[in-house]
Amino acid sequence: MSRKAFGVIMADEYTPVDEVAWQQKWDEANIFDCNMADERPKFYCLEMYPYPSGKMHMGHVRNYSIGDAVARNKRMMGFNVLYPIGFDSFGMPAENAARDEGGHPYEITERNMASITQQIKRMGFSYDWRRQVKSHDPRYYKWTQYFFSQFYQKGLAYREFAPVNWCGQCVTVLANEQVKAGRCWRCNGPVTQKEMNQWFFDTPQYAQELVDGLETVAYPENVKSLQKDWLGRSEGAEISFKVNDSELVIEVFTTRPDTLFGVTFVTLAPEHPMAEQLVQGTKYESGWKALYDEVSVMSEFDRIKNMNKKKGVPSGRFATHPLTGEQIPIWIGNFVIASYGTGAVMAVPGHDERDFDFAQTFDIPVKRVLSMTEDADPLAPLEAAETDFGWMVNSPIEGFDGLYGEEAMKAITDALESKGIGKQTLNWKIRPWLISRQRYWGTPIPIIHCEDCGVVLVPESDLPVELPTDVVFATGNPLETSESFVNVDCPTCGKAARRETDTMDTFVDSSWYFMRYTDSMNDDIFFEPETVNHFMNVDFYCGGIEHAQMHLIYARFFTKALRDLGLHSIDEPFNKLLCQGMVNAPAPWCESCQLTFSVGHADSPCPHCDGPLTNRSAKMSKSLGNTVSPGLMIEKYGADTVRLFILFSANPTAGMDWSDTAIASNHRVMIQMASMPSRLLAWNGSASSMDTWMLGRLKQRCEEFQIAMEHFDLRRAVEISHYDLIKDINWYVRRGGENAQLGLQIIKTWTHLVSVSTPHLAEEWWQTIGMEGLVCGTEMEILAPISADEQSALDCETLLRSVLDSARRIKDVAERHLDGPAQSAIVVVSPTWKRTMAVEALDFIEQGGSPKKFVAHLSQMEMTQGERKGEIIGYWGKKMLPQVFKWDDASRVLLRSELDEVEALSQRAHFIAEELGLQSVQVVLGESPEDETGRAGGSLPLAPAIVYA
RNA sequence: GCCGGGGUUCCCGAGCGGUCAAAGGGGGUGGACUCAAGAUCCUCUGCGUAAAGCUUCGCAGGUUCGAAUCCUGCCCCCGGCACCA
Repeated sequence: MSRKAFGVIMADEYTPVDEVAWQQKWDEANIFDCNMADERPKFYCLEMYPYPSGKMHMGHVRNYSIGDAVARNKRMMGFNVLYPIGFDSFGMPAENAARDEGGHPYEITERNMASITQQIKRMGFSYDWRRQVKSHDPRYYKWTQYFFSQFYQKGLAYREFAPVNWCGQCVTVLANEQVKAGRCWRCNGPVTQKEMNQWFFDTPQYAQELVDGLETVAYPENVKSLQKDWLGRSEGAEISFKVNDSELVIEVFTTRPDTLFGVTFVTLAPEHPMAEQLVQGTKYESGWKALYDEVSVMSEFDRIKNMNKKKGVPSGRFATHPLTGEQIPIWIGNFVIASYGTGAVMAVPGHDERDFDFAQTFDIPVKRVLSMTEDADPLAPLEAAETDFGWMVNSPIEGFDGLYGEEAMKAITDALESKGIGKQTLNWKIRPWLISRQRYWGTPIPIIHCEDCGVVLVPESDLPVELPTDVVFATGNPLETSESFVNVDCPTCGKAARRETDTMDTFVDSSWYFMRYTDSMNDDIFFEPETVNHFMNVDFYCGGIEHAQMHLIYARFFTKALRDLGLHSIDEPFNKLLCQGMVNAPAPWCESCQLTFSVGHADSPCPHCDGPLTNRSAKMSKSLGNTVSPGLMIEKYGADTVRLFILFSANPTAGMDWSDTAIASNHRVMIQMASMPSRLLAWNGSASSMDTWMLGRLKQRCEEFQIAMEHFDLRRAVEISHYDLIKDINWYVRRGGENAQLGLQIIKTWTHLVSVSTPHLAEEWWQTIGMEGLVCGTEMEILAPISADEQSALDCETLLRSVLDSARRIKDVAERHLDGPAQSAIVVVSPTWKRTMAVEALDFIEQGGSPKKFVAHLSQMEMTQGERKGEIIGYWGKKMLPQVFKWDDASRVLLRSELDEVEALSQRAHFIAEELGLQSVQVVLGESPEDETGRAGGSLPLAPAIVYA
């Protein structure tokens, strides 16, 4: 039996579709190549730049299955789709592996890339592989270096001796964003502070634009809020406090200038340069030194954690209050962070909890300068800091008392500005991006240090500065071990000089790869402005939430910075961002300990409490051992089944639970799907009235499919293509349809829908029905809009189905009353006046009439002029009024249409009888002479009463 | 504490003023087919009843002819930020 013989394949057998063969055909036909010259509208679909670990995991599979479905749909809908892939191939894992196991990061990386590439290709994703980008390719990092040079010349990249985060395990520094809860984001090792000469990008320069830009892009709300938190905009004032007996001035930043009169001390961070100056040679110096030594070696995390223990030392010096001239003691405190604001705060214990704590500890006076209610006693003592906005009281200067909130703050800043001792300012939490890494496997920073000329840029013509191979991976920065790399002549003066040995953070590489993709085969330039402007921005960007702050802030910063260098004209790199949900799988769980254990503990008692373990869904992870290998699943079920399962089991943004039974059941769907072409092509009947319905239904499904795709509701799209259409076809057949010609038309259109999520199967279908070429390279023929006839057929069948539904619902009960099986039924269509009333009421309300006032209108109508007036008006209030609003738009159209319910149902009476297992079904108009049931009362338009006998 | 997202019928999950007792899936039920199993198809899955009515969408109120959906207050869960001046 041939491998292509469908229908008799058992569930546990390998999928019959030869997926690899189709992948080869796609490859040979170059159908996924995307070219600038293509005149169709562009669509840029992108997934986050992957790190090339050796194996593809389920998270990758999910990410790419989503992206691929979006790309394939757009391609089929006539877009010129740019859908590239590449590898974020610099980074520490390869270097650590080289250090620990021998070998060279280059070889390790290339080997991993080859292996993961093969696995990705086996899934059949529709990438334009020609455009592949690799961070560690000198053809790529040459331009990364070029951009660094440009930034340097513009002052956007600079070198500074500063305290930085140091990860001892990774033997390198980290950016602020890369420190998570005081630990390294990559290795989770402890992070300490160290002062070093380091390279920075001046990200705060773009802070405002990075906040504003969030309003123009379609990111999930949580990502926007994460980014805003990270950028940390705060408005306030900078105020100068002159230090007594010196020329020194302490600048403080405050968000609450309205509390200025409540300042009873000023506090400096221990690292504040002025702190040492103030105490030098005094009896206070040792106190400061002790605090400094304690605090400066702490990681920022530990430090913030310990801030609740207020520590501080007096400096022995005083400053002058800028408005009142009062003498204010200067303290040095552990709770002030040197790098935030100005590294100094004005302390207002009356209206700030932290300052209140400190004042209590050191017995510093507390002053009330705000009242929380307008007419409160201004002299009421403060039991605790009152931090809300309030009305200014006790102001030593005229004109401030009684001012509130914004107004109060403005009055103070105005007063300061007029005296030149303060100004309104904006402060940001985001700090410059530290890009230096003391590691080998990254883009070398193109700088030469010359004794005479200082810091010198490597001339553009000498780029790229390539990584040397003669390095030793032991401890420290391997680049320093390469004589050939380090020793270089100064490009300016020619004297012997030293190369910079720091390399760049790999997040620099991933900050512009999406622009390189647009022109990645071009080695003359990073990208042609015209090309990048054509393809950017990214229309659909899919990846994990873990990049919500780092990558997504850096990439946005880079895009704006390159734009300002005149290299392109794009403001925001990513228009639509979708963060895919986690992939979970069951893991042992102890209810009483609330702990998850690795799968090794399955079937044994809880290691902590000895209680029984149950299963619970948890993120797939190596440590829990609950991972599922994509490779094995592809081997067992094929790539199409894996894709179908992944797309169908959850919406892209929702968490997804892995289930062995569910993937098996999806595989059965695939097997059933495989037989569809032969099933439909085997029809040998002629045209029938159901054909009109089927064609209308097909058109409806295509529309629904596109709506779902537009909303990235891939679950719904797959449901339409792989579940609903089967049900529709079953209905068509059940109603007697078997038109061979229509069968071909259905399958032709359907193949396109199927190709979005299960492309290999779609090719198989395309071939089976004798179509030319590859369906994945063929635009979908858009069907004509639904015709009036088709609509009416859809409507009649909808009516039929709803009648059948309610008939089935009451059949059991009816049979109980009949004391035996029902033999026949009479369908009593609602009397004409009900439909007239319904339409009249709909018109009335749609024209803005109040439902309450319809009774008056109804009383004027002809139908209420007879003896049934009371009954009819009663019917309106009790039955029709609630129903009027329940009809959807389609039903409203139907009510006003020519549809004759009696006729439509009479034509289908035989089918109804068959479905209900009855000998006969009669359809009558309620209250007409033929209606002997007396049961028309329960009927409604589009919902006849059914009387069993 | 602040910001963002949530709490829906046995479970997962859609809905976000009337088509809502509430899609779809899972699980369960009954039936068709079959020697049987699998697969497939159909029915039912809040109580109730010849279609009524009643209760239900975290809790309590409110707006409306009508609320799962809108407003107010409260409780709980998840994520982020946080002695940030």
